[in-house]
Amino acid sequence: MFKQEKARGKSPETRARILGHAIRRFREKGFDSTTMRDVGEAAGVAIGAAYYYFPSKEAIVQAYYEEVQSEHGRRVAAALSERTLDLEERLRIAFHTKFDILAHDRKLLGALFRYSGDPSHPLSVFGPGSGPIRSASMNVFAAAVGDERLPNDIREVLPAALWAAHMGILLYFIYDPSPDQARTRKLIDGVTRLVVRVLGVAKMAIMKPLRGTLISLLRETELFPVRHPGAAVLGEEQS
Amino acid sequence: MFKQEKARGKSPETRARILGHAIRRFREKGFDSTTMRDVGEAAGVAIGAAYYYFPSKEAIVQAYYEEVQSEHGRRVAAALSERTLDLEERLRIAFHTKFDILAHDRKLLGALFRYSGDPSHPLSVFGPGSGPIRSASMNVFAAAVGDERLPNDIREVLPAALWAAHMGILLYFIYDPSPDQARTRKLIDGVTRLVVRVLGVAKMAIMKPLRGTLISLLRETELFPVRHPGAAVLGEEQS
DNA sequence: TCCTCTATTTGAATACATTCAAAATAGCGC
DNA sequence: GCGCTATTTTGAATGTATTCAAATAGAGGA
Repeated sequence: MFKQEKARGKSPETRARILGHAIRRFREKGFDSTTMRDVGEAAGVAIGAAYYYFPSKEAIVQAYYEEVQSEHGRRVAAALSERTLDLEERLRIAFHTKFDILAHDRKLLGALFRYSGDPSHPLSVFGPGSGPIRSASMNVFAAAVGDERLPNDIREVLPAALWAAHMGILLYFIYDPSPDQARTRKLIDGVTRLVVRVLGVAKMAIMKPLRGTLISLLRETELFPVRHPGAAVLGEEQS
Repeated sequence: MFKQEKARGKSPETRARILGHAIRRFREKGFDSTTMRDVGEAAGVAIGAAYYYFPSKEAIVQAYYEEVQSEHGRRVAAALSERTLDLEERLRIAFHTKFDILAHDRKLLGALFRYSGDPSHPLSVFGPGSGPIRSASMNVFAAAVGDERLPNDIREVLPAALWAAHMGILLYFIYDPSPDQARTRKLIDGVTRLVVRVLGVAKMAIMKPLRGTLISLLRETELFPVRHPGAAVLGEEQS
């Protein structure tokens, strides 16, 4: 249906085996110190096989990150459906679950940013190549916002803003030397509290003009989020 | 005086020649398509010489960026001393001059972000290795803020916040496909206008608590800027 | 069973960044 | 000029990601 070249035929088992062993190795020895030869050996295939399934070493980390993202979608959906929570709680869940999943993989994540400065690279975090995963992530945040009563303009940009905030927190997380990344957790709590309070202020009628300035700026610069509300949350891969 | 291992003896001319030819080649052929062999040939030295002066290919771009940064410092200082301007104008100058300097080097800049996800890499934009250049950049923004009447807490964080904003704009710039990056210019104008207006709101006494929350969050997460107000603006390299 | 076509797998070959031991050069005291 | 030391320059060697042409396996069809 969609021309996703990603989901080619290929053998899902072999792919999964390579992915699994590669990630294990990356965790143990670090991304750079693990060679593709290592990966191949660990998975019991030749180097070429790894390249048959993944276009590059970084693409393996990207694939792992896609799994993380789909797990994120599932967990947030589950948590939200469990009981009724206020906005701040929902946002805290959306942020914290992401980092629960990533808790032991800070070292891996660096590879995700390797091409962040290269718009044309398929693995560039901000480039078109990552559009689907970005949309999926924004949709998770949109789910967390739910039908909270908000001015329309705010509602429209909020998921993208939260996605951006979460990227910033991800970067902070990678650099966070505190035990168990406790500071990242504080940052999350602080950011959610601030977001909710700023929203409280921004909602007020007096703020309409300022909001208008912001929104029109976002439009002019095409930073206005191009989302795909219908798109799956990435990961419900059934037949 | 300072244990800057960077400024070793070495021959400044050769270094400059290598740097110059390398950057020219990067501009012409792109960073990735230019090999170190190319660079050596262009500068008329052996490969090894390039490595004698620069620890890696990316380090050459970093060196170029340091020159950009010092030029930025000079231009902003000059513009500010010329005549009295209001805050918004000063900020516009601080941002615009940076991108005036970088106008034709979008392609190069990608290399700067290559290690942004690796805290331990000496070239990581956010890591300790880039501390000096980051401080220099913040000092430029501090100069642009000047002695504008502002609450102390805001004054303290503002340069770092502006630096962060400028990094975001830099990323936008790299991805900006509009002719002459006109959109980046719009973004700059919009951001400065917003910053000034938000500062106007934030200054008000009612906002004190919200500001307090923000500042204490920044402190708890050690995001509170560690600046070096005394440090040079990088680039006044006299004897 | 054999043939054909496609999907997978192989590992040698390639290209490049980076390292390093050795050679050349430049100062400098005499 | 001469020897000595530190600086600079050299390019072959190394290690690794990635490519690719060829080999193999598997799935139908006869």
